[in-house]
Amino acid sequence: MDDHTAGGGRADTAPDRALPVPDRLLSVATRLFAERGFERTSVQELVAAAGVTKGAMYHYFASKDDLLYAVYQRVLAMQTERLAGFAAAEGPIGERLHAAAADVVHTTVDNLDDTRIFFRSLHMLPEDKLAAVRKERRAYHERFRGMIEEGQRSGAFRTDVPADIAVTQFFGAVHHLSTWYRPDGELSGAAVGAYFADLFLAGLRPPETAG
Amino acid sequence: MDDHTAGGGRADTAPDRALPVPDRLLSVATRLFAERGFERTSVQELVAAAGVTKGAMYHYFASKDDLLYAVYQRVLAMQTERLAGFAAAEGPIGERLHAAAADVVHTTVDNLDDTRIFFRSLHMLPEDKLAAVRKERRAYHERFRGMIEEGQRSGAFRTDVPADIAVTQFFGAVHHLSTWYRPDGELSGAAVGAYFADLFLAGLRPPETAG
Amino acid sequence: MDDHTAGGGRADTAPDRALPVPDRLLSVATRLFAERGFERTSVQELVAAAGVTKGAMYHYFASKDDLLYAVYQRVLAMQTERLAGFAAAEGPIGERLHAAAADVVHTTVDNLDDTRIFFRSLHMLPEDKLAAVRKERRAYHERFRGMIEEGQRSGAFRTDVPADIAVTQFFGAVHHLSTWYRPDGELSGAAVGAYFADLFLAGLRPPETAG
Amino acid sequence: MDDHTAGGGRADTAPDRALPVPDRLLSVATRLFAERGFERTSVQELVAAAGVTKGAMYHYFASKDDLLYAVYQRVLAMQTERLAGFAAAEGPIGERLHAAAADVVHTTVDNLDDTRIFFRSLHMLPEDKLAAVRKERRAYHERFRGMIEEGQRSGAFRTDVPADIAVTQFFGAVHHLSTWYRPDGELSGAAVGAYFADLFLAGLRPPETAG
DNA sequence: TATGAATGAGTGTTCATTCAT
DNA sequence: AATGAATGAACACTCATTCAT
Repeated sequence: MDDHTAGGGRADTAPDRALPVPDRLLSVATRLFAERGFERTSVQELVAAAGVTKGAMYHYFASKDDLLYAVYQRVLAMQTERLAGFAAAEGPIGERLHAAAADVVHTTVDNLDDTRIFFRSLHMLPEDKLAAVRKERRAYHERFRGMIEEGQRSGAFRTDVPADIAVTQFFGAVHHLSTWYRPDGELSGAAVGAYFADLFLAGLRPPETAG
Repeated sequence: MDDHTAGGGRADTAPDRALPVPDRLLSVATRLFAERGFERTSVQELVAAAGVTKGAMYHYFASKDDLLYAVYQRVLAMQTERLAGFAAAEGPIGERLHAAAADVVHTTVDNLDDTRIFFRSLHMLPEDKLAAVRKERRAYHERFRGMIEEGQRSGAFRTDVPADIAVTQFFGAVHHLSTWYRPDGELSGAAVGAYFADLFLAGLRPPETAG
Repeated sequence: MDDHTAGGGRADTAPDRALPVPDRLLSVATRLFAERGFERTSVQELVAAAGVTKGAMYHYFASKDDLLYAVYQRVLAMQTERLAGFAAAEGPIGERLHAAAADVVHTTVDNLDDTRIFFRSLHMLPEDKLAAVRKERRAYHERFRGMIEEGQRSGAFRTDVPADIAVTQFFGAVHHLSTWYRPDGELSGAAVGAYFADLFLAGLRPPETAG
Repeated sequence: MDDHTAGGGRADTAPDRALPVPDRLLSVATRLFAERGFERTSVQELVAAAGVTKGAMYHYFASKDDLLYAVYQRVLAMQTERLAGFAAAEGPIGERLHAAAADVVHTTVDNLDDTRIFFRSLHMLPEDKLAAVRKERRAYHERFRGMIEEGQRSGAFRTDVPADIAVTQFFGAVHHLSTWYRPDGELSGAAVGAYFADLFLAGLRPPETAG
């Protein structure tokens, strides 16, 4: 009845009818949660936009929360996989960290919806799922921190600032991207990635290089 | 039904009964919105915790949204005022920016509730109020950017990264504080502020100082 | 705050500020009750439109119901007085009834707001006030019926239809005026009055005149 | 809270539990709206009297307004159908109009609740639904007017009063029935119908028949 | 005569979820 | 694998009225 397709714009991306029902739901949920927020999106709107019935949704997902959780898992898996690549690569740590940093910005910008949901709706997850997401997130950050510590041990990075702080600062900036970055603006994701990585790496240079 | 004994979370901080009703509501709202999120806080809980009736709340605030907006205005006013101080101070731009950066971290950490609400619930504001908040926020960022540009003109800061990007990156990290900083942890607000400012300023050093 | 003056049009008839407060309230109430209906008009809107405070209203009227009742009383008094004039006049009963019938249509059309309220909101009155209004209304109808009976006795009107039925039928049509008559239409109140009176009187002619 | 035992008014006519939910709601709504008025009937009372839950009601009707609208549609359909019969019948126009007029009175008296709601609560409908009802109502009146014009053309009825006015006057009286007719009084619906039709038709006789 | 803060019961409506089929 | 009628608790908000001043 109510066809709330309107709203934030975006080319009426009706999900591919050929896609399996769970994927269709996941993709529609990602879009709607990002556009309207998790709590402003009703299950009714969701299933209508996905072209399935409520019953079908509850067949695949235990709850609306569960759908949100599934969205998170998809994002986390993707990010973790990419980072693993940079961590395991060859080359000077400075270059590898720069590449990893630029890449996380780039892929974040390519999946702004996911990020938007991530930081806006994380607190809507039930305690247990929240813990699971946080755990995986922490693992991701630790991998990143490991690279910084590697550079600190090798003398490439400053040691007067804890690696933790640097990681936190950097990801804070990354997460914040979804609140200001506009895909139709003049800055490409790669450009922002380069700038961010430059600033980040420059911040990590040992202070004595300035003397 | 209207249960006037507060109920929930944090050292049962019943707001000072002597405080005027609007202030009481504002302070309770800040706490509850931060604890449970805006959407998860019902008007009923709110007024119960503040020890007033719904009618009283709607006498002073037009809606639940309006209460959220009032919380925002209070934060924005405070932040804007502090920044103005640093911008107008004397001394080398590098030192003034370092001080301003450290201060914004420090005061953010001292008002984590506000920040948490800010970035979690901004999207729940109605369009018009959202625009007003964004406008004021932008003015704040521009003032900060002005300091960076001043340093770029004087040669103190690198010019190969836009001031905009630097501002955005820094505030991204600041906003993110509310998701990880714990007041009862080992890092003081001042310490985090110092680290953040160090990293930030180091990131802004002209690249040639490295050569 | 909310200045609902808009709505049904009508030249923003702000009531004369020089008028005594009770009259101002009465006149504003008549307009708003007719425009939006009794229950859709809040006391807040009412006092705002009248330019007084709630306290002032409750000083003069015991309740919102009471205000409605006062509106009724004003109308009833006016109608009763006019009818008395026609009943007591000289001349053939047919002519006097025709004049009275045309007049009630005319004055109804001149006070459409009152009529609209009368039939739309009568059921919102509390039992006791409702009874009072009905009683006065009945007295009015009986006076009208008296004129018909006078004509029946004198042989001017048919006797095969009860006078009651004729009165009821006629006033039904009169009350209904407020649902279709438009002051800016092509029919004047006097014209409608003449037509209605013609039909009414013709209906009352003794059937044998047709033979 | 959700109290499934009905509560109030009239020989506790609990609606047939076997009836489908929408019909049950419609029938209960008709009764309650007529008894207490639309505004004075809360959705809570309504569903309690119908023995269903609020959720069930909102499953079938979009709003309380929508329920009122559904009541209207049912009445309008019934009336329109009956009138069509008389308009299409054989015989002198005077007799057919008399029969139609008597019948509309009779069926109105048989469905007083519907009529009461019709004229008391029409103004509570939202603009768009109001327009739909008015449109159908107008069509009904025009059909009736068509019969009068037919008689005017054939010389059976007077032509010095517009057919429109006659229709309006007659239906005004019909609508008014719900405010005074009592089913337990001494007048049967058929009797009132006959009287009304007599008066109405007599009023339409050409004036020269009086000479 | 008038104010306006405060009351508190009540309103229509929403919505995630269940379950017989 | 999927339907859709039904649930029931919760929600934001309204409003006539009171009362200390």
